[in-house]
Amino acid sequence: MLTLSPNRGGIDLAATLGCGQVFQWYSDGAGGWRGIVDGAPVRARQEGGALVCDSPLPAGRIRAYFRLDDNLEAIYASFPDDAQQAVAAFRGMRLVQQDLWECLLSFVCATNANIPRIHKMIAALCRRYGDEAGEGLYSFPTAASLAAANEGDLRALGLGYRAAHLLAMARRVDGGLFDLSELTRMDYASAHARLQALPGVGPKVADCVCLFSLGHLRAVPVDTWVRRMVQRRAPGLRSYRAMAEFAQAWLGPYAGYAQQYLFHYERTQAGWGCGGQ
DNA sequence: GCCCAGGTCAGCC
DNA sequence: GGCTGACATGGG
Repeated sequence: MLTLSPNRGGIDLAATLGCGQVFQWYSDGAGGWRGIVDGAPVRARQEGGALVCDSPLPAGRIRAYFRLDDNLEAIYASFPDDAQQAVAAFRGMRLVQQDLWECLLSFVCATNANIPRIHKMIAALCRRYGDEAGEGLYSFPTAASLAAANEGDLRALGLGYRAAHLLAMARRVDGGLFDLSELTRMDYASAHARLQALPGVGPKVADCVCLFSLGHLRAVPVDTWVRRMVQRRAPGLRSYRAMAEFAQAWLGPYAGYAQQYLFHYERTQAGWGCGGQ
């Protein structure tokens, strides 16, 4: 059992795991969560300001996954005033640093789907192509296991048009035609551009991977929720690039962090205006 | 039934 | 470069 103390700002585990950045964690309804990191089962709960984990993984790996070394108080201080209401609602919510391959496929699945449906698609994918990891959990499928599938099987899981993208991506990665590891050595702009060479990956999915896996904390995925927030403040903007750049200027150096608070607040609190404008 | 969803793509201009 | 409609399917 590991007891981990976060850097300033504490942790809100329910918000962290339920805010739509990661899709394979399950709540027991009593504050406990179970999920998989690096293929290993993890049980997690918060006790006061600390994170308590039961897992075979070393503490350092858990700290990195939950970004426990981020100084949330310093990050909050960089946000504009109109993000503070969302901060107050989810103080302690942390971005996670999730596996690159899992993140990539998850957000390709997420295109034009709502969050409950994304959970279902990914659960089905893991059950069918992942490995049993104990406690009823299945690991995220490897590129090799997906590359051996066929499109009909994937469509049968309810993936729709996403099936072809996942299959093509798995075959390119498994066949060595696309090197995921090089992304981790790139700066934000290079990684964002390179990711879009993959089928089913446009600027929004690329930004999700940059933010939730590669740690580029100023990346702002402009989805339908973020677009509405941006256009409320800058009605003339149309292109993805323009809206993302506006959001980065508006939200500051940790724009991706701020974006996640606003996104979660907009979706769950039916908030309208977020304290500003 | 309807509209919408953490969009992307091909086919146009 | 920007705009439009198709894409599969389920949630609310």
